[in-house]
Amino acid sequence: MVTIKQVSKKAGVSSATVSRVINNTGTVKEKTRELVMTAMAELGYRHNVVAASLASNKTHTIGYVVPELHGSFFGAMMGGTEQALRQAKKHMLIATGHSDAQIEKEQIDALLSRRCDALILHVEAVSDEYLVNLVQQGVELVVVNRFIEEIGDNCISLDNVKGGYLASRHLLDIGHTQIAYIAGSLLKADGKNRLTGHQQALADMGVEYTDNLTYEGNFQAKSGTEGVRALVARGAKFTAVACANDEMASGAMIALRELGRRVPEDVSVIGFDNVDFASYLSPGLTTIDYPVQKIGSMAAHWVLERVYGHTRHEYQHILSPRLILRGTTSSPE
Amino acid sequence: MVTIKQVSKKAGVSSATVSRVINNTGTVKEKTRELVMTAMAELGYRHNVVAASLASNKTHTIGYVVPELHGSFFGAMMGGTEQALRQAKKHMLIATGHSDAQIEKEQIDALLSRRCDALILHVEAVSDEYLVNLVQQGVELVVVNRFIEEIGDNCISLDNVKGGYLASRHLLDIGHTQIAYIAGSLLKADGKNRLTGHQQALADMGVEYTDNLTYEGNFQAKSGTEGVRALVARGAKFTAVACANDEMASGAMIALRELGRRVPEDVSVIGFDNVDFASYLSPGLTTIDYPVQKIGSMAAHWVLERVYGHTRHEYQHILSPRLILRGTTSSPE
DNA sequence: TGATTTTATGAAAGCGTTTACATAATTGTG
DNA sequence: CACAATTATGTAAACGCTTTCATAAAATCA
Repeated sequence: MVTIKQVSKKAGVSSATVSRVINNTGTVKEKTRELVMTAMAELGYRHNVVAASLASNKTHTIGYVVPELHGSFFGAMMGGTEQALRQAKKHMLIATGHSDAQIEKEQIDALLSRRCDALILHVEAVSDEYLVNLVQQGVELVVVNRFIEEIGDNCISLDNVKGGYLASRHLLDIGHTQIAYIAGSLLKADGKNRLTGHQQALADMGVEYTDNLTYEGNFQAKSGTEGVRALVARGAKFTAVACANDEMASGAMIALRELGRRVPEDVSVIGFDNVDFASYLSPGLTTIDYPVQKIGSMAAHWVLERVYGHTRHEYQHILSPRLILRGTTSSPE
Repeated sequence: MVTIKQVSKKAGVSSATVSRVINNTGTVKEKTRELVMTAMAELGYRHNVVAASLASNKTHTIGYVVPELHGSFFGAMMGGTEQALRQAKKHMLIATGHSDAQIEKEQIDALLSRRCDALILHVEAVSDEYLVNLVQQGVELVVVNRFIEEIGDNCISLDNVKGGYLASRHLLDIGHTQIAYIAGSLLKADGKNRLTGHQQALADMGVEYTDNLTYEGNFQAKSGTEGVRALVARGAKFTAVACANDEMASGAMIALRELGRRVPEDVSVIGFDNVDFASYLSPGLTTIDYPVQKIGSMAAHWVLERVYGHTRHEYQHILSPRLILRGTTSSPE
């Protein structure tokens, strides 16, 4: 590998000057710059970012922890981030936490050892306290899809309560009163908050909430199918079913069809997230939009502004979900 | 930041010894190891991987280039890779090439500048020659989802011709002879090869191929919808439609429904890829499985074996697709 | 033109590790 | 117990940059 030193020799300048032209720092005469450039080209020089990082104490790398890589949710989020970071020539070092506190910590640790300039974390198992602690230790990090009061400034999240509210409110508005709810895991904040929103909507419209109409799933399609079956089996009567995500909604639709109930004529269905396949279902799934790509890009902007001192970027800390009307909801007969 | 030097002082040993315990190299007495360990713990030492990388000329980082991050395809692939790499404590530096030769090259360059130990590339725009060249320069890389003869050893791909064949052969086997084909972009190798497979199947079964029954889409759902509309508009008669991917198949199903044609009673539909939402559609989409996660993990094993000298890992260079039977295909009436 | 400011360059000290190589301590052998 | 073999540790030179500080060259000014 050819080094800056060899280039400097060939160009007849010092290595400091070569460094200056590489980084566009300091001042260097146009003529010298050209000298250096041709020397680099002729020798096939490739900048060694590792050495540069050590010397400058900046890696231009963002550590990214997500629970999983498969599925379309995190890809969309990271895509949003990547787009914003690419222009700034930053890179992403990606790790998965598998919703396991132990693994999440190890990954955060590993990314810190690699001297990432900042971290973007979607972590689910690690405690609030742990994250607060990191921030207090001076670790530059932004927590996405999770809100922690003490470090609210470092969080970018969706108002899940509002989303849950919007979904059920829509069903109520078009006339449903018997609304089944297939919740996500109630151990997760999203799952809990979306259910809370559902309950608030019912309360607002004077409809009594009953556990009998609620089923706790696990965010996977299959649990949507099971949820509908279980609800029917326990004799629950409903004209609509709200689901805590699109996967479960799609699972629910499958079960409803099996039972000979048409969507939306007999039963309305609403999902949550607006993942890309929601529009491929037929009828297209009415759902709540989770602006996940936007969250990803805001996380990037947060980092760009706070860590790299780029000119003020815009970002909000709590985003609003909105209703996406498609074909799976209609007024009850 | 506390350094190895400070630890060594506190533990009363040399920094070489500290390095040894960190890396588990050389020999160090159990007692000394403990001394060092406690010193590290007390000082809150965090290993500086950047410095280590510079000194050892190994970054334990794999550069990964994919066209995009959104959608479920690349997430699944990277997930396969990540799983295999995590155990080996390697990390992934991710970049997107956007199917643009210029960008792809820049990204490859950037990853090389960061001294990635190896690259995993899903690149679409850059020429075969360019990649062959990199390999000849000694760059450790594996090309996924693309086959280049000269560097076949560095490629892991799917037999797309066979996949296209399997799909149409299935339709033929159950009695269809009027089979429309919605191709992916024919500028891309996958698109071309899958169509070739389709044509081979027809030939094998003595059915004549006609351009009139073929529509060139772009792998996006909408082009599936447009494809069906265009075929019908040009008066094509068909009892089945084979699509070059699942998105287009889902789009095709939407168009068919609009036209009042039932799936599969009136028209059978088959997709390609077996992306995760294929099973959420109803009826479930019959398709060709693209073992994308497996490809991701094989790429990881290739790297582990070839670059890090881990004990022999298994991987094949050309994987076989297989038929996934669900509900969108049936014999014509 | 000489003094002064500004611009351009170089020398050299890090940055925090790893890793030959040398040496010291320990263990084993006859 | 002396000597060899083995095991454990230390010394110090890289690794390839960045960056401060000093100095030289060029530009500006009076």
